[in-house]
Amino acid sequence: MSKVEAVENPSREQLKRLVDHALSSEALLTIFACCRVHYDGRAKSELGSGDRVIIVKPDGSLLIHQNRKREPVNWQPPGSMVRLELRGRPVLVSVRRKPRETLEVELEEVYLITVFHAEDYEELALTGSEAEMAEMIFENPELIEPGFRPLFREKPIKHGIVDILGRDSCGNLVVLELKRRRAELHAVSQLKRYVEALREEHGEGVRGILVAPSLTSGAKKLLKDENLEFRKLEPPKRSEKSKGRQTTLL
Amino acid sequence: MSKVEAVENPSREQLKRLVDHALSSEALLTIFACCRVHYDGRAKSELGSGDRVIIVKPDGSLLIHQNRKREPVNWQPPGSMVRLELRGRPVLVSVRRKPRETLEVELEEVYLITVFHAEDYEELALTGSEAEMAEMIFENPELIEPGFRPLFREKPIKHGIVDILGRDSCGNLVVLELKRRRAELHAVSQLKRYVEALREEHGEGVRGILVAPSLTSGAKKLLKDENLEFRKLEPPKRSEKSKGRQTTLL
DNA sequence: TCATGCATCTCGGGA
DNA sequence: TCCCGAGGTGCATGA
Repeated sequence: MSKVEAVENPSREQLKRLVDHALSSEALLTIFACCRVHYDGRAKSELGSGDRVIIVKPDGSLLIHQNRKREPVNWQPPGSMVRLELRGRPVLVSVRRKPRETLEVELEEVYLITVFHAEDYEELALTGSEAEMAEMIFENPELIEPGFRPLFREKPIKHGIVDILGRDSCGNLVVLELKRRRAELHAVSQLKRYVEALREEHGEGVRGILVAPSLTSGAKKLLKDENLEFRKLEPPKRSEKSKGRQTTLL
Repeated sequence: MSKVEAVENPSREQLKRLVDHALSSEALLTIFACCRVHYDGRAKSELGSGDRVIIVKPDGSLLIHQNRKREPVNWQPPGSMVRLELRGRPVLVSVRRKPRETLEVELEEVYLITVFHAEDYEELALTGSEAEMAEMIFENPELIEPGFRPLFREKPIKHGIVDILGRDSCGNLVVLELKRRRAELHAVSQLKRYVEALREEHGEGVRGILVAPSLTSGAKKLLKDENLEFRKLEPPKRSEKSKGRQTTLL
């Protein structure tokens, strides 16, 4: 059997048959069509007639792409239930429960429909994440400062979850907030929330350090006003992404 | 001319010709293929061999979709430059400048390639946004409390930008932080940042109110600890989305 | 260009 | 399930 079945300008019957076939066989369905879209759920939207690419994945995800931008103009997340209804026009209906959301795609003209029996057993291996910054700091605490000892990772405290909690050489509690990219105001607010929660519990000997490759102007100002600290650190790009443990090397 | 051109199992020459045709004619290119993907830029990733749908939009956006999830496994944002190189294998290369990012899609087997001359002049009309909550409050300030007077929208202050700044019947400054959905810790931190910045400037007579349909448990606790307030309010879903001004009605 | 904050954010992890 | 925070977040808006 072929990986892809494609039919140009399908009749209503062909359309119905191919959509049902794709949905029942866990295939990836793609429709190139002129359509209108109606969405109601967490928000509500209308999209007038135009040419779009519609993708329905076997996990229930539904994407509607216009010819611009990275983001779909409309969508439905995984777990949604989709079916093709033959009303006056064929309508692709997708329903999500919890929260209740419905998406209706009025198919005004279908140029091409494809059914793709995609086999894919690979997962993305990504490096340069915040999690890897944390690993690096645990392996090499002096990257923060001499005598720094990291103690907890992702530690829940009163108001939130601290990235890294440790102690400095003077015995102060030290909170690290890590950012893999330039840190913004938001990151400073986060750090401040953690520091204040820990001070309430442990007294004044609590320091907060924002660890990131750089700071925005506003973040720098707020950090200074709040007597919080900054340590410049880039996220590492590991050459071979050893998913599990990795020996300290470097 | 037809809206869609599709070729199954294209030869290298057909592939090259169709890709170049799509890129030069501002068409939407879709490739159903078995491929490997290599990305390096803000982070770095590798994706092993598998069947995916690859979309290249005329604005330079590039999407690679696996058969699960709403998100593309790899992508390139609008403005990227793409070309097909015939090395040992055909490779789709996309480069973005600022920040420098490169994406290479090694095409191991192409099952189908389509070129879609999509015409679309419509934009999404969406209702239920935070912006509409703000409009609603300006039209009906007593939704917050009797005597509330909204004065500024999106007002830059020392550390950030306040959603709505106004005064209550006692002459206190009032900061509103709006959320269109259940408010989390993050929202309370934001509000606290604004309130503290304004207190530093204007003294103690500053109140902070979080306006949202609901609160998470943690947000509620922090709000209480910080003596900030909560007003329950749902974002409105306007029945006719009048894009421009709308007469106060209701 | 940078900075700031929303988003039908999505997604994963933990309790 | 909810809560929390990361993300190659994307994206619009304003300075």
